[in-house]
Amino acid sequence: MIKIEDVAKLAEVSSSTVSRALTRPDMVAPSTRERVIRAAHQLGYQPNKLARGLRKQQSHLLGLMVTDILAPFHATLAKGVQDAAEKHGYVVFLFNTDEQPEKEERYLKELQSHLPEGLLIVPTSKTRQNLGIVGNLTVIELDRTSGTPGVHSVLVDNVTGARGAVEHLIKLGHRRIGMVAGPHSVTTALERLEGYKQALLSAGLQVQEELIATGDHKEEGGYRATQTLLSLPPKLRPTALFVGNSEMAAGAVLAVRDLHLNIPNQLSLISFDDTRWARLMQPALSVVAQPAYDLGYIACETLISLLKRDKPVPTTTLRLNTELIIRQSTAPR
Amino acid sequence: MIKIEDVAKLAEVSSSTVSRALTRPDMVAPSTRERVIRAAHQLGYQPNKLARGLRKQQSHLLGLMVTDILAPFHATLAKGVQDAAEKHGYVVFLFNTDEQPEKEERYLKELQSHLPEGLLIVPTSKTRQNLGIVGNLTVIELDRTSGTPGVHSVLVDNVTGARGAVEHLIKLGHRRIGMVAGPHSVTTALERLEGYKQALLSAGLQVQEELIATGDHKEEGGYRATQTLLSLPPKLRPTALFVGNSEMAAGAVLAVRDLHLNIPNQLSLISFDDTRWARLMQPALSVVAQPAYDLGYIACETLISLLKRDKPVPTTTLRLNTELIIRQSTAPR
DNA sequence: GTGAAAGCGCTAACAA
DNA sequence: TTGTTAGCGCTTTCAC
Repeated sequence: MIKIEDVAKLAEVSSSTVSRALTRPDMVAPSTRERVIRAAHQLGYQPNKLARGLRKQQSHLLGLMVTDILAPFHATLAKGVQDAAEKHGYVVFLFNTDEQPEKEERYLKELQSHLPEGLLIVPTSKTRQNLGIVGNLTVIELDRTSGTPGVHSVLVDNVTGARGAVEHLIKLGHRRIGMVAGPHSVTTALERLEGYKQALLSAGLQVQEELIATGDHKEEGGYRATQTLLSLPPKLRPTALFVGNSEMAAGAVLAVRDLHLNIPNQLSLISFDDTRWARLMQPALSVVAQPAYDLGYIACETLISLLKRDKPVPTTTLRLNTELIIRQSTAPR
Repeated sequence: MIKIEDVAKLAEVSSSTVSRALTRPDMVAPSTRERVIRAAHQLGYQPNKLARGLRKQQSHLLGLMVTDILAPFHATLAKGVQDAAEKHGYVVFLFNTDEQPEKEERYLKELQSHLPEGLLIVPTSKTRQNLGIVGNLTVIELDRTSGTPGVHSVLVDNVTGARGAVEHLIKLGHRRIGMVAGPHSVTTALERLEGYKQALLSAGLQVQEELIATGDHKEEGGYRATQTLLSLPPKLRPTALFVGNSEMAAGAVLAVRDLHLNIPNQLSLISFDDTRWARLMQPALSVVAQPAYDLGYIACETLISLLKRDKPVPTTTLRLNTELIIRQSTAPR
């Protein structure tokens, strides 16, 4: 690897001049500057970021932890983060916690040892404890919150989104509306449940606990929860289902199929989170779409702007709006 | 951040002893070792990887470049890479080239400046040139090849996989079998096309150029290519379609729908690369499934084992087998 | 078995 | 405007 001294020799200046010419061009005479730049280019010089980071005590590195990189929502979000980071010359370390606090802990330690300047994280159930590892690093939570004080967050307006979905069902004439909810440990699941309840109550409908089944945000859990709800006696069985996320929606679709119910004639189905298959399946699934890319992009921009301030900024929470996309899986009662 | 000297003070030894105790335990007396370890633990010491990397001239860092992190195939592959890397104490920088050689170039420079020990890359069209940037870094190409000499690769047996898919169609009685092929610039596309041709020829069928349409490996391209093939006069129109990847398959499904053709009665459809929606759509799509996770995992293991040798190893190419999954989108003619 | 000292490549005082 | 020097935190000779 070619280093600053090699450039210095070729340009016939000292290494500090090279450093200056390359990083603070206005501190060096135009003629020398050009000579240095030419030399650097000629040698294909790439600054050693390890050395630079060690010296400046900053790495231009951001950490990103998601809970499931295989889910399109997270993959898209990660892309948003990376695009924003790149725009500002940051590089991002991507980790996949798989919802496992132990992995999160391990990865936070790993990340910490690379002197990151900031962290974007989709919290797990133990994030609040784990964040101790990274000291007073600037942290932004994405999608969900861990309740850690002093941590900024960029979220989706889950309550309003869920509420919109359920109001849509109510408008179609449905009265027994079931919900396949996510785990109580996840704030998004709670908020979506809250939106569901709000919609019912403000339409003068009762919240019936037997119409709410809890899954694990995975396909399998969605399948089981849906089966539970749909095996209620015909009179009590929901005529419409609101599913808390897309993974569970996949399970729900399979469960409905196994029960030989027709969507949307015998059952209306709507889910939180859009995916390609929701659009491709027949009938195409109505959904509450989340701005996944924007979420990542904006969160990253926010983080970087936070890093540029010298004073600590009061904790902020940003909520992005969802979009109700009505396709063919929801129909009048 | 707590450093080695702090630990040294607490353990009442020199910083070199701490370093040794932590990284080469057998070089210090058991009693001191324990004292040091206890002190390190007590202070929550995390080694500074920048300093370590600078000193040892190695970073325990691997680069991974994929062309589309949003595609499930790439996301899964990335997960395989990360899992394998983690097992060996490596950390991976993930970049998304979006098939753009300029991004690839930029990211390679960025990566290079962090002193990576190895690179896993899904090549773009200019990878052969771009690899110059990383000098004699150990490189493994994934999924496709760039033809760069001295570069190892872990690939999928595309020819056999494609051949199996088309033979399946032939066995069902199809004679006019179309192919929606990928761009000629991508080796996987070429190989799948080759498999298609082999299957036809060895069944005594002719390869008809008008039954081959080329897309861009994206949904839109798949849609158009499919439309082209299906708008042939009825007598010439294919009765079955083999699609080169899952993105284009999504487009194909939409095109078939827009033409109001019934799958599989009027048209059999099979595609390379499995996805969740292929499984969920109705009729479920028959596919050639790729071992994406294993591909990443094995490639990363291979890379790491390569790094452990001191002598250069002759270039290796590994081909993983695909699996033909027959669902409901293919039926007898 | 342990410590002192040098140095990885870079940047930032401080001098000139 | 430019060069000299010190030092970021770590590992590794080289002594003892």
